[in-house]
Amino acid sequence: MIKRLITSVDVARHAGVSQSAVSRAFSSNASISPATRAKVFEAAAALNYRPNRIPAIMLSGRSGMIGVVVGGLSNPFYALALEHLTISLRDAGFQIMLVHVDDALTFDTALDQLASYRVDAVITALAVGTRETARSLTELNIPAICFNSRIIGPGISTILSNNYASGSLAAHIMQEQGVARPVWLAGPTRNAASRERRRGFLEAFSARQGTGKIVTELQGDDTYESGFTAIREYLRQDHRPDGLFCSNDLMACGALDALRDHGVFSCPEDVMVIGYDNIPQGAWHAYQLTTFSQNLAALVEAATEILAKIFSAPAARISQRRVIEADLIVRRSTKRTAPTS
Amino acid sequence: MIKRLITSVDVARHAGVSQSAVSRAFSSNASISPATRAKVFEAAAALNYRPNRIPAIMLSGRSGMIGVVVGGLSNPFYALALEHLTISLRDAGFQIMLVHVDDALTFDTALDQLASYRVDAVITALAVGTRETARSLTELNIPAICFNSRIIGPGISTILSNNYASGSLAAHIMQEQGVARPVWLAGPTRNAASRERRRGFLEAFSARQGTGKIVTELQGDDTYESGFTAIREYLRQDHRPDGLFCSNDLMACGALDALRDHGVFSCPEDVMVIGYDNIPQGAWHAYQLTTFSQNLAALVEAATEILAKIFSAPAARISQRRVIEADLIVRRSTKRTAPTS
DNA sequence: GACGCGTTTGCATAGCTATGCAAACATCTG
DNA sequence: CAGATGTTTGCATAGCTATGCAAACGCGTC
Repeated sequence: MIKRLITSVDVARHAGVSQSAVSRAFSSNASISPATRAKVFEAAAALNYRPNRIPAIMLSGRSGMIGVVVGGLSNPFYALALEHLTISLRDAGFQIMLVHVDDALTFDTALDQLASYRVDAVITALAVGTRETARSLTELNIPAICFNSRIIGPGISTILSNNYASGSLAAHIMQEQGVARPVWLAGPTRNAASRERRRGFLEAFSARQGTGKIVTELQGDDTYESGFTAIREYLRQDHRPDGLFCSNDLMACGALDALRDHGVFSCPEDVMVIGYDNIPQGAWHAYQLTTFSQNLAALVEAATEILAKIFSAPAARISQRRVIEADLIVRRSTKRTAPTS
Repeated sequence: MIKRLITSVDVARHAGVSQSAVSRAFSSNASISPATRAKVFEAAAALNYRPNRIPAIMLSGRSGMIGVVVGGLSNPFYALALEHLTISLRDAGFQIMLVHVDDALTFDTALDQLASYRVDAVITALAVGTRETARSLTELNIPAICFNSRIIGPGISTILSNNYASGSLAAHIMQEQGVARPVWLAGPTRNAASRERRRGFLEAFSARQGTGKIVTELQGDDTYESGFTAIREYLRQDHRPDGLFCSNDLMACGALDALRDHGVFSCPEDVMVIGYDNIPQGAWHAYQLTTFSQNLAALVEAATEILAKIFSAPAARISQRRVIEADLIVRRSTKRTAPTS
């Protein structure tokens, strides 16, 4: 704490070389003789010296840190996304400054904090993205990459999963299996990805069946509990859905449990269920949920590619847009054993 | 990027004041007149200036960053722990530098990286803690706090859940309900917390029943899959356990699914299951798992308290040790409806 | 207006490393 | 051995803000 940390000057003195030599010893492609480097390393080990990146930040203007803004790690999908991102950024040589945004901390404040530490870029993995968010990000003047959020602006790149197409595909699968009473279980309305999935699902149904409104829409908030109660209440009202598309897997798991608890229906015989995200829990034997896999490896790879482009470009405000196809993972929840006519 | 960022000097010039005035305007308890501050803020807004914390780090020796080392965010417990920690540290005014440790990145390398950014402290939330880990942390010379890891050393503090007591309690509950063929499903042997839970469980059983070995021990690795296969194989060998204590909830969920799939047994009528961690999935209707809740709020509060102590002490190497009691959460998986004699 | 006191402002500097440049050194060639 | 070429080393400095100190200022009192 108070006791001053060992500096390169201390090491230099101890090794009988100049401070520059110490600096060069720790930089990989610097002009320094093996002998000197050895002497420096020895002295460094003796003094327990650790290189200090802070001054280098000031000189180079690069901090090597990427600000990552997250919300809701209680959703396993986001937790896994963060894990992938952390590993990938680390392998690319970046450090991660993590900020959690919730009611107590506005997005703006989070960005201010990240900016004051001079992060080289900001990556947001938030379900919601408002117009305000976009404005803040643009003003920030730091390159930004947004996952699953339709934020557009100079210096802002976006990586999306193909939500609309997935919604359509879910509808087609249900139509093939003769689903007549489809239900859409929505996430929060602020969630742009959820809105797109809905649009794909609904439009595919009305295209086939005419303009009449066929799909019942229920409202959830992306949590397990909301999925459970939404479906429980719906069943209590003696509704008999035969196809359920949920905006995410957590709600789909809740829905499956509500179906099981209700007892009258069973999945997949009477009702098929499709989710979104491919969280590990969906693969658990109690659920065996058919779902769309957001290819995390691909999403994260796209992010690192954009980062590379950002840092190779001189001063341009890169603004890429990548769409990653989601893969359908078929499991038991859509394996109709006997068709209900 | 290349274009230089706005500095306090730029703002000073634009506002017609000195650079010191700009600095003081952004520091809350500094001697500056409201009028000057207003002028500075106006100029700062016009130029889109953001204060720069990097030089302050050099001057004060405090970075305001806490290094957080995690592994396995695929376990919801660790994901939630990280979320709590992130919020708590942020509220305490710290930034978080997140590092993920796995096979590709050794703990030592992670610590080196954190040290080079001069984090004020390191918090590890890893299941495993070896002697090597302890040595690295001690040599690091940065205050450290370890969750659920029996690492001891100067400057290293530990926050543990009372694993031994919980193991005992699990055994007592089973004994009260007349469990005769208890099974322990272990986590990885490197997991110290798992070893303690086992010890409590086994010792409580042998204390009551004499010295004979009553508890069957199965080996898992803290994942859902390992719990599932361990129990499936055990049942396939025609074993008939009536009490199962799992080292964590993920394995317990897997075990419950294996029981359900097998079909002969049912929980809780024939076999009771107890887990550890209280992950949200354990509360899902498909599982309704009785478990020990590691009070995350309390764990994290303890961490911030220790941090406060560390930073208030002048140069002492604080070495605290806190044990947080785990609360038993009783759910259906232990609600024996008809006693099996 | 002179004086005193509290407030505000600017000056100058510290904090630590990376790097351009020039000097010193090593190595090789004819 | 002179000279040329390549390598290694040290010097000096830049990078940006917070803060101690002294100067300047504002205000009230006699």
